[in-house]
Amino acid sequence: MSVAVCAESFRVADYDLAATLQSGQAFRWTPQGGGWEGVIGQRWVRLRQTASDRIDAEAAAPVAHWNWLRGYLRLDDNLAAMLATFPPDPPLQAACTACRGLRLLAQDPWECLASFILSSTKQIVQIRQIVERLCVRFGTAVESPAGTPSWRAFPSAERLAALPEETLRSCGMGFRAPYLLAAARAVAAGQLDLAALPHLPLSTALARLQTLPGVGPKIAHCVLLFTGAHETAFPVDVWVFRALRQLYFPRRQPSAARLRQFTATHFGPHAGLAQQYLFHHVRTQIPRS
DNA sequence: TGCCAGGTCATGG
DNA sequence: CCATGACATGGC
Repeated sequence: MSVAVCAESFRVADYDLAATLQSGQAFRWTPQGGGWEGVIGQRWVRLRQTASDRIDAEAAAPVAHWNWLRGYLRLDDNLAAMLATFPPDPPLQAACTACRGLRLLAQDPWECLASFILSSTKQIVQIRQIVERLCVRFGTAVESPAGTPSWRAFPSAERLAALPEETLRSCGMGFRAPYLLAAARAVAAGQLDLAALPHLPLSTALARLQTLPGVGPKIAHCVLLFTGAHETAFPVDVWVFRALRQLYFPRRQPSAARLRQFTATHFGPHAGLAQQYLFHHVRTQIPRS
């Protein structure tokens, strides 16, 4: 499917596109000719940071407006103002300095939920592989310009809900197959309203997500943070846990409860962004992985 | 070859 | 509450 392209250029400040797209919050962006290709919703997109203050975008025509991209990339966030709310502690400030321009995205809730259900005890490379297989096999084709690989949308909840568990399992997701299927069915049936999550209190939104099998606190926080639903969502995975322990509790291991209380209070109104800086910092500083 | 991966769940102190 | 093991699969 070949189609004409519409282009636009956005002025940005403090935006590191590469770091943002590779920071483990989204799993489909692919480096391509000095830029990044991917799909947002039902649309093929190519992004390229051409200067520290500029991001160029191309998308399959027609493009009536670019609000969907502004929204996804959160281009209207005032990063400096958000960083200014952070506590002035040395570890966090070091992470902010090292990862200048790292941003949060506002992704589609279903794709984000499904992807993070697949993420448990998987390396990011493998999560990407499973997601890719799902898209190739069950996603609808999206139009892209000649010369680009064929791209597909992330499969809808309805589509996945109709599949047998074994078919999902054959994408290499192992024991996560029944979890993904249950989530797809809950969303497709309207039993879980993802669109409502931003309007609920954080604790309620977390509880809703955690009614799904295979969705615990970590994945629930990820979904609420990476869809732009809750700024104080604070996923604690193995990396963030190690970072928090080393940086803030060097003496003695904090209890789970103590740690939860700390992450819920110490980092302020943009705690989730702080989490992303800590995560990306430890993952890029420390050799390998 | 074996260890381990952006976890969660069930079980037993 | 806290600790432990199982759960599939594959990169390194």
